[in-house]
Amino acid sequence: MVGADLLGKVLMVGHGDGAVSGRITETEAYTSDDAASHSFNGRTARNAVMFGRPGHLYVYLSYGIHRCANVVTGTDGDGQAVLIRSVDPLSGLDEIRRRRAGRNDGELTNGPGKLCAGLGIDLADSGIDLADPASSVRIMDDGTPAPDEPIVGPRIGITKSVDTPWRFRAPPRQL
DNA sequence: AAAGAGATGGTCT
DNA sequence: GACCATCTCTTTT
Repeated sequence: MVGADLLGKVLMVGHGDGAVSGRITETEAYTSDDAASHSFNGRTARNAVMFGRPGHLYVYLSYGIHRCANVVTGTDGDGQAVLIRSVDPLSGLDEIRRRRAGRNDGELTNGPGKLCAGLGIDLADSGIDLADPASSVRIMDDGTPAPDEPIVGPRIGITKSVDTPWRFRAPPRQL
């Protein structure tokens, strides 16, 4: 599985009236033989869920401030994950705006730290099963297909394996 | 419009 | 004690 498969899927947080969601528009893949990956140096307490079962959520603290959300993709014991880099708000817009007070609508969830803040994904959510309808965070397929030709490019914000083009973005959405 | 720097804390050496 | 899979604000063209 590669990151491009997640494009177009719906990331949903919470249940009922308080639920918020967004459509995934940009991802990055990380594997265990990739020097830029958290899993590169083997399993540790922090990255343990990356080595767990696929379809689970891996959340880590970035730069001491932000949270970043990943979908574990490798088989059990393999240490692969896909970082969700950007999302288009889909439902619960009022709540998202409230959490991201002072920002333009276009800047609500267009970054890995921003989308976690806007949707309310926290470190405590790490390890949950994204496919379980009872989970507080889950990924759903509403029938929207992944783009035929995702934009592929280099990953962002890393210092190692910079040349590996494992960033995937949905083409600009037409209105 | 673009470029630079500070914030801030867990994790690993 | 250094290193970050980032964001925002401030300063400079």
